[in-house]
Amino acid sequence: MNLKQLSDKLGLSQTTVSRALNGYPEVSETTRRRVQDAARTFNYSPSVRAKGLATGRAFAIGHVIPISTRHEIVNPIFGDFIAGAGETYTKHGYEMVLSVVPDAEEEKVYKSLLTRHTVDGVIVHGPRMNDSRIPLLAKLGLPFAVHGRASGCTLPYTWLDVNNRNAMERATEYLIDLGHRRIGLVNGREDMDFAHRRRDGYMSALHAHDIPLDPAIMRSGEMSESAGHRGAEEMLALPEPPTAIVCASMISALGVRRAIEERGLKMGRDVSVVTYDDMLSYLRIGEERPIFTAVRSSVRDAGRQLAEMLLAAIADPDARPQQHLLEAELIIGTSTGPAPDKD
Amino acid sequence: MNLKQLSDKLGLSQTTVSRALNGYPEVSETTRRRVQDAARTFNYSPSVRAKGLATGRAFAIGHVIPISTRHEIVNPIFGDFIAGAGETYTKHGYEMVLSVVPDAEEEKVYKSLLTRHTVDGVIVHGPRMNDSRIPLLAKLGLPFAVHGRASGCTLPYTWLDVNNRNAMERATEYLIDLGHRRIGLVNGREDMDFAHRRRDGYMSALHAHDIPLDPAIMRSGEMSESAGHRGAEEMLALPEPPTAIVCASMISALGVRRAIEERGLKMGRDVSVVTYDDMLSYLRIGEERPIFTAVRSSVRDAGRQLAEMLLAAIADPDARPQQHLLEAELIIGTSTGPAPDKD
DNA sequence: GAATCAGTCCAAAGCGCTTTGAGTACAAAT
DNA sequence: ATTTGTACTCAAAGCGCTTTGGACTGATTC
Repeated sequence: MNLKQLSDKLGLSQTTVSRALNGYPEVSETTRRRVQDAARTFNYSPSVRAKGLATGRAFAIGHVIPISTRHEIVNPIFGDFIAGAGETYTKHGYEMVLSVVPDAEEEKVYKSLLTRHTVDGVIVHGPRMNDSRIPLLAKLGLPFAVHGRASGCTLPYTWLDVNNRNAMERATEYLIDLGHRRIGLVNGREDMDFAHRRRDGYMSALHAHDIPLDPAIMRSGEMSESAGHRGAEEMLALPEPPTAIVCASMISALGVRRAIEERGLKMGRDVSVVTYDDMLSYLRIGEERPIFTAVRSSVRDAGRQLAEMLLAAIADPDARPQQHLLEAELIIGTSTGPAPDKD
Repeated sequence: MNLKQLSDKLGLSQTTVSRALNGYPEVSETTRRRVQDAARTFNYSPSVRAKGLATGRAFAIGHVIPISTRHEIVNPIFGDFIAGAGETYTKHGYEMVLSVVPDAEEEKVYKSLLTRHTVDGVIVHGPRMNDSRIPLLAKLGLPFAVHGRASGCTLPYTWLDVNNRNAMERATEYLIDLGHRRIGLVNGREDMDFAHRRRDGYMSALHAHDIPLDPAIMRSGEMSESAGHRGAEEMLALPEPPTAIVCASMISALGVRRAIEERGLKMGRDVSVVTYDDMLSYLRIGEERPIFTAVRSSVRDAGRQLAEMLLAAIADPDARPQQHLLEAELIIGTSTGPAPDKD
């Protein structure tokens, strides 16, 4: 059933039917009602392709998911982010188009999405320091919104980020207040902007309390369970191991915990752990009384909001780009305790 | 730059340019070369919308991601599956369209994807027992491929599944061979087909060795860390706790492990654990020497293959639907050991 | 009675591509 | 010299929608 058939059936022109369905005022309420009813009973809905061709819009948003070529890791937060963004798109009648791309080819994909008119805008995931995608997209004129920020980008753009620096500063400070002086860091890849900011927060807290930095207990890398494990394991094997560890993700924290326990130590007593927590649906650990002390912020909410911001930017291209900085919440769990006495 | 502009620039007709680019034989090699070069230098690529309208195809595959309305959980395997499928799509010039949908509305979404011509086919995720989506899609005539199977569906359809029954049977048998007789099960939601099959495998192994079933040590539910923890915790609190636990997912296994250790027990010595493992990229636990004894099969590979199967089905609608049954591999880790002596 | 004006509705152009059905040029075969 | 064949190329229709620029009512105003 297409528009022509429907309008024939109704004895109206295609114009009128189209207008009735799209809420234009030139159609009487009675006609509109009649058209809408008919559309429902004949199960008519316009072809997105044809609509897109006629309007020049795609009614779709692209998500380019980078896969780090070296580690082949899909960011685990991705599922939850998508779930949030998807809600927004559905609400506004948009589709979500996904491209999974080795990070080297990302720019090519953006260009192709634009020239092929597949999407009306894109969400940029995992911004890096001085991310080249941002000036590129701005130059291309493809509307975009960034999940995170890219330090070093001067031009204004739409983004939503958690205050990573602040979050990690508070996390670290909490440990310092508990008496810890030797605090390790298990961070994400530090070419990623968020990881850089998290490290900044960690360093700034140490600095404020005159605790010297020690590169021996600062790790960065892929946020996988095994990377977290390896990082913690190496630190704990040092002659002067940390009494506490700050961790950039829940997944790594699981590895950190494993390393602690493999040494026969107890998390929260011998070694304290604070982690950043994206509140992934399948990882809510210890729902009732949280295990991990964590700074948390829902990545799903972020998805919902950022999608909304992008749609707004598309609807009004001349508006000033919106920016949102979310504050993470510090939740006390059982993974932290006072620093053990020196022996 | 569109086709008309490009052909004007070349002094050729649109037909010729189109044919040259699409590999039709009616164009001389020299012309084709010339056209291709021009397309590259002018950065031309055809509008997917217009192409779709003209050909009646969308060059896109839909993935409908169900979100269980009660638990709001996004399946964690999802990211890796998508990564695999995405590779295939990119290779074949297809787009991936995602709809995140509360499971009650799934059927509506399939219909809408069809009538709006958004996709050429869909991947069905998370099939349930007697899943109504399969007959629905068959009736609608929308090509589809199922990740998993739906027991009770008689009509032939394209699917790719792991031999869940066999995998869990072997997992359970391995524990029995180690001398365990009291073996618990932490399963997924048993309205899900895969979970049903996994339980079957577990039961069949017990049955073959004349071990009675005990519902007190059989749990099912969402495959989250906390659900796994709760399940194991309750079992271990029983007067006659299990000496081993079979677990339907790595994420639950993490919870199971936590429950074991919270009781001051040691996994692999006091309580053995075998888990099903989807080989998620961020969860490869203990890369070197695996921690968990597991039956494993890569969900990413599954994505790659199933996408390939669906594209084949779309290319040749009359072909007999393909089916693939993958066998999982049993990997011995340190989470299992001989049954402890009775005291 | 002519002019104005909402209130409705329509025909047709156009979005950018594919594809049908022909047409042209030139070499080879009759 | 005419036919046949081969290698190219093209004009135009059509995919299903939106949207422009009228056109037709009947009521209101001058």
